[in-house]
Amino acid sequence: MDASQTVLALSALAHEARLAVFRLLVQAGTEGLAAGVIATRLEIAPSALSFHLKELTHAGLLVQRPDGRKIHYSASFVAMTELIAYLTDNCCQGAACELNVSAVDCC
Amino acid sequence: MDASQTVLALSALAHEARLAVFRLLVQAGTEGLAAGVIATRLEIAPSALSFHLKELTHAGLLVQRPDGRKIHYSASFVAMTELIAYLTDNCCQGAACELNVSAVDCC
DNA sequence: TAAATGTTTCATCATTTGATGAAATAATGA
DNA sequence: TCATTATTTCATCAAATGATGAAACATTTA
Repeated sequence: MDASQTVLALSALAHEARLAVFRLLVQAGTEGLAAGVIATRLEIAPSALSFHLKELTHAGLLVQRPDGRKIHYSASFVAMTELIAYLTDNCCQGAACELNVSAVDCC
Repeated sequence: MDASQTVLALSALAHEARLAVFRLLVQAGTEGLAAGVIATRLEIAPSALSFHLKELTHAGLLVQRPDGRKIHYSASFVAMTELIAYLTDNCCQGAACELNVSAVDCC
């Protein structure tokens, strides 16, 4: 994960609706949810949601999976972990620091 | 940490210069660095840096400490930890998930 | 007190971002 | 095939963001 990729991911998350979508999908786990389900749960207009899903996907935070005429989206736990690792990289130059990034590994 | 506070923090970090400042300060530890030192290290114009430091501070990610005519900035490790916790909250609904947010506790 | 140093504020301007609703696209089922 | 469902694309417009350099402000040193 480099700086510009991280900025892309942070920009994607730095929006109320997109943050809600991401968190919903983090909680939904690897199965993910169809776009329509996300739209209903979060009360977001379809075109707006599509725009936000594209942003998050483009940033590498979500992955798509076709399912009939539905499209399932799920959180990329690898991207989430890498983002956290980039933010906390070499914290305090490793000195007297209990940060344990390697423990952040999900599903 | 609520949604709008998190969006504020993510927005603050979602900029190449500010992300570099934050990471530099995360690595610098609790001592922090004077604004001028940050400007020199990252080659950012003073007025631009001041703007970015204000953004990060307003978002709660940095704390200021006056030191003569200098101002030292340091990363808020509490804010960093809370941000990560918010992003990873209830990951996979806790099922079969090795995520250990409580381990993210620095300095 | 005057000069130097460190940082912030301000005004201007260009660019990016996001909401909206209508229309288009794609896949399924009658 | 035709209608229905699920999602995306598009055009328009308003608002937010960020770069820049000059000026202002505050603190220390001579």
